[in-house]
Amino acid sequence: MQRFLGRHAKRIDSKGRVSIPAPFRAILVADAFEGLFCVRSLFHPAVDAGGKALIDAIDTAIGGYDAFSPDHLDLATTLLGAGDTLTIDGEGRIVVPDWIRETTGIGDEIVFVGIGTRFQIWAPDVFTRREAEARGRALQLMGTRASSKMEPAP
Amino acid sequence: MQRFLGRHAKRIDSKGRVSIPAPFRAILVADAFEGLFCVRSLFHPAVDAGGKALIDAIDTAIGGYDAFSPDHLDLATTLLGAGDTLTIDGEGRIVVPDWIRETTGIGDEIVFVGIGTRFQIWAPDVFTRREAEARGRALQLMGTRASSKMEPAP
DNA sequence: AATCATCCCATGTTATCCCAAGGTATCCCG
DNA sequence: CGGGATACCTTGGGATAACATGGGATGATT
Repeated sequence: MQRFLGRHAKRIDSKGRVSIPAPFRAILVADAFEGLFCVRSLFHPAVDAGGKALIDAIDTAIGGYDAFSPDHLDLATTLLGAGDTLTIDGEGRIVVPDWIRETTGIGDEIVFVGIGTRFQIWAPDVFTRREAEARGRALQLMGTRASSKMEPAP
Repeated sequence: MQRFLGRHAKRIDSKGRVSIPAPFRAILVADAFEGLFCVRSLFHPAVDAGGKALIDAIDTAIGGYDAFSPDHLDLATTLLGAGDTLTIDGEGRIVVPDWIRETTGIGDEIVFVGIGTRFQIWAPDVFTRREAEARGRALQLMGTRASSKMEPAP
């Protein structure tokens, strides 16, 4: 299975459009999924986006509960109620809706970050801070004692 | 399969009419279901609405009980008997009946929230509070806690 | 007869589609 | 290894269609 990888910064035009990075787009069409599924990220001021794989993950999370149970409602409200399917135009662009601008703080610049089965959408400055935090936590999780003073050569 | 998702705020006109969001309408017609089935939501001051998929979900929820048992009667009375099928006019609008206004507190503004097989109808301010609650509970259900205090830039 | 609900038409706004062109990376060939 | 041509990616603007919304006319109901 193909994975979303890397980071891509783009500009949003005057009509609110931005092109999805070509590598990401290639994965979406391979999934045979029209459009781009987006949902507010659970832990950060960002948006999770993807295709069929992302929807399947949400279905799995929700499917374990009875349709009229409180737990089902909480999950569906958070994962589906805060979601959206954006249409992709002939040039591979989406229009960034207002709710994405509000939850992420995106103005006219945007960053796409691949995280494997899906990718995230961030405001550039917010992501810069997030990246530093993620790196610090990743180091802890990997159990590395930052062994040494290895620095790039000056 | 298509699902109801996303959040759509609309205004109710002086005659009590409001247009069903176009994405939701498209799903209803794909269902080959005329009209909009509505029923008071079980746990919240909201209304559950949908087409054939909603009725099927209710059937499934009820189906686990013997057809003549008291439990079955209670559920059927609450989920089917209390329901109302609203007619949709040529422009895709419904007329919001009084019982919906009374149970939800809706005045002249309304929010449609997609939750998969059905969608909910809320008064905007009530839903704002509900959404925060649902998100908190969803985070617990997903077994994690929000680590970061990062907020979008102003 | 009056009220309410449904249907029909009209309009402003928004979003979607379509066409066109500049820039950039890639590939091929010398 | 270097230069050039090609194809893809990205960006821009204008035309078109869909949507949401408002008001008026018709017919049923009480």
